[in-house]
Amino acid sequence: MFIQINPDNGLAIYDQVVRQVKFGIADGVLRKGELVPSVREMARQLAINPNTVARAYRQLQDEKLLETVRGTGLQVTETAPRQCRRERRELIGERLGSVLAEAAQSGLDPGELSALIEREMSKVNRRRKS
Amino acid sequence: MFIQINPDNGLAIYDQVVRQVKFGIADGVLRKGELVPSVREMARQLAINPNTVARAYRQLQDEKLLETVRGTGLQVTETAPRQCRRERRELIGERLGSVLAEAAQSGLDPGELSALIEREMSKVNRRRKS
Amino acid sequence: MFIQINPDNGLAIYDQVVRQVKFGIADGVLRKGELVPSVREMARQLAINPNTVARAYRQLQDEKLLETVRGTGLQVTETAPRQCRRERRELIGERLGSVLAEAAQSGLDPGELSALIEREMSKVNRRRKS
Amino acid sequence: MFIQINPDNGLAIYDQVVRQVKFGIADGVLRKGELVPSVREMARQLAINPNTVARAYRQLQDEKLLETVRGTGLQVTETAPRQCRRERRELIGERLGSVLAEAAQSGLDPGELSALIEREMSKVNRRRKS
DNA sequence: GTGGTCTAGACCACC
DNA sequence: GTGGTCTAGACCACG
Repeated sequence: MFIQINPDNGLAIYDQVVRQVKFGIADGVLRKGELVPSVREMARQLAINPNTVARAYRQLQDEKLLETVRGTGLQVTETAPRQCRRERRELIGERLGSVLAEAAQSGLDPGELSALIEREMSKVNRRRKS
Repeated sequence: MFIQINPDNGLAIYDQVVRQVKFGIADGVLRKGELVPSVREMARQLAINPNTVARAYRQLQDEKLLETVRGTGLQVTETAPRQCRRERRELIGERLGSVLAEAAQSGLDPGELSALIEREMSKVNRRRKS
Repeated sequence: MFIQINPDNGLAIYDQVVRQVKFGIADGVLRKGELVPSVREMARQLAINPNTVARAYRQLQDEKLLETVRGTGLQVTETAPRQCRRERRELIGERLGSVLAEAAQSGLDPGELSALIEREMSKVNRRRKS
Repeated sequence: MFIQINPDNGLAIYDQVVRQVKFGIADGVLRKGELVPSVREMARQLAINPNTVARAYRQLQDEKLLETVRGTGLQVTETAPRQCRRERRELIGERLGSVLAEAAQSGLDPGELSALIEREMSKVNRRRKS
């Protein structure tokens, strides 16, 4: 499964699902025309409530990134990949900007901030390899 | 006023106040023994409800960063500055780590991520100078 | 309901709720993993405002005695019972010490004090049986 | 000075002053016709605000335990000693009852409660001798 | 004036 | 249904 839920990162669970489905599409893990996992299957795998998954899927439909295939499931739309690649930068850029703004406003000096960024980057990379 | 509330950054308002008071102490804007702005004054300046400020201040008291001076106000404790400087790195590091983890997990390639960081940093710096 | 609010005993209502939930856990009325009554239910039964209950529960969470189960309620943590049994003695010992100190300082003679203790003990026991 | 303020015993400061003046009268430290310390003097000695002392004295006047002597100060009334001896038992009895009720309600077993009482009594006595 | 507490009632996210 | 947050407005104790 390409999605990981982190209950402590401040984002609502349904929003994490939305974002990560978008990321999956942007990344090519989910291709246009492909079916996303069913609400029940996704809920089971993430150990969250099916309603929460349903809500995320509903929002993705509203944004024309998923569409129903009668009696079969939800598939990635034709136009989704391009849109998701564009959105990925925006979504991450926004969060990044918000955090960096807080860091700057906190009086943390730029050198210390750079050190922090590097440290957290290497943490992430280490986790990634394993 | 050294505090700015941003209703859209996902953090609860009371939590933003908590964090920014900590940052103010870490940064030396608030020195030990100094009184923080009164609940009512802070609420007026931030245009939020006094109860929300009171809640933030209560939490800061629970963490022994503020203490009441009866009938006078709340003052920064003796030990607060050291603790706040330590915490500042942790608080920002956590949020940073969470965002970078999402970025990595999204499949965004490292070069593009670096570009994003630089872009957002320069945005923040521009805002800072003005 | 295992909780009784007494508006005239000098303790804030939220604090009475905190203490009595701790006592309930110490006493085994609330076991680890069990859900405490919902905020609204508790408020209804004690005829107090839900916010007051919420505040008490929040404090119990801060002390790691309760933890949220999303969308379900608050449950007693694994470690709560041991901690609550320890705290029970402390909480009562403190109040007892404070009253006895006042009694001693008042010049009441020890014999009269003993008589008072016995009288109040028997009052309590009588109330208890009924 | 026969009065000691304890900011942490849950009672308001003015109430502690009221109670302890009553205890002083009950105990004979203050005799009928004698002048109590002036508001300013008392405030200085207890390191509290004169308004707080004034408030306590006002309440004692309302209860006919103190009366003004024009241009001189406040003196203990004729009837105060008898009344204060009676009240002393009530005031202490009430607090004692409230604590014991809480102890009983907490599920603490009677043996453990007795042990606690004894421990706190001996603490008080030790402090008293020194 | 200060903080502390409580009530009433609202909206949100999640199950 | 659940808890979490926020607003509005009140009263009290204290300086």
